Amino acid sequence: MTDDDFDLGQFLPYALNQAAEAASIGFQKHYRQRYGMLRTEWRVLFHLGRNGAMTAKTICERASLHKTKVSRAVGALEKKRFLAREEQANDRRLETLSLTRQGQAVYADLYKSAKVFDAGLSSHFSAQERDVLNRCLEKIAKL
Amino acid sequence: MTDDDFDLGQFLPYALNQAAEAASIGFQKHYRQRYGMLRTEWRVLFHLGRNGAMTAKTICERASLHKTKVSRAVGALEKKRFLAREEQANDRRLETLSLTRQGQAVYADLYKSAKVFDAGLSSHFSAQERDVLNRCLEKIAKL
DNA sequence: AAATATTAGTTTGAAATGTAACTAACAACC
DNA sequence: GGTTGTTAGTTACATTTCAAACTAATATTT
Repeated sequence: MTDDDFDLGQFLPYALNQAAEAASIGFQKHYRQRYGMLRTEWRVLFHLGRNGAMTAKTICERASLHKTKVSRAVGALEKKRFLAREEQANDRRLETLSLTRQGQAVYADLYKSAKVFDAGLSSHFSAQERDVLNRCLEKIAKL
Repeated sequence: MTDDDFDLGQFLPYALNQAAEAASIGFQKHYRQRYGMLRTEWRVLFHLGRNGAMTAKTICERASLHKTKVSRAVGALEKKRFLAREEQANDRRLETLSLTRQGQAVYADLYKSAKVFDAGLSSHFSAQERDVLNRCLEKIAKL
């Protein structure tokens, strides 16, 4: 990038943000309209739906989310009866979180939507582009 | 993506968000620590610094930002004396926004940081990857 | 030219987020 | 076994954002 062609649109933090925003908004309506969920709630639901029961701590680590965010999302999902907590006997600070039957149904539904949505996005790219995109994004996320 | 390998990390809205967040946080300290600016303020500053004087409306369009966000960012930048408004004589609803000398200096400084930061990110990728990334992000942002 | 509709931008109140302090349980040390 | 330190998770407050209502200026319609 030379001095003359610096373009906000090519500046990675900016370009990533614009793309992330656009993609998020597109998917948002699925979990927001249908279930009144927030982005963090959706993420927590997905982690539990995908990987089974785990503690809030583990979700924090896997999703790179701050514990207050997870705490609030868990509270909201519990209120919606999508998730249940169970205190662990050996360490009472820990709670095992798992989806209720209803939560699992919601997960299954959103999971399907996610796949369709992702396929829709992917259809604009070649397999190779898609591959590069995935690898790059993953790398950046880990910086 | 088959049923069995659905991975949140490969789901585009999610992956984009994680990457965008990581990249944003990295660059944030430049404008936040040094100048106490918010992301929207930085964007407005860049648009003005890059393209010269324009109205808030134009910034909204070019940056895909809602007018309330721009309004507040403009207010904040004005308070910091980085930007000045001038009412247009022919249509008094419109204000021409432009950077003050100080604002230009800040822009020049952040511009340099942006280039260095971007180069740092880019160094992890081949020219070809970088190219694919740019095109994909741009395409997604326009969906 | 009076009435209505648009447009640029601001303000306001509600929802969401981030940061830091807090509580409760466990661990380690003396 | 009491003091100190950590850890999991929640609460509280301040900041940020979002959506909708609002103001002031211009455009349009009759």
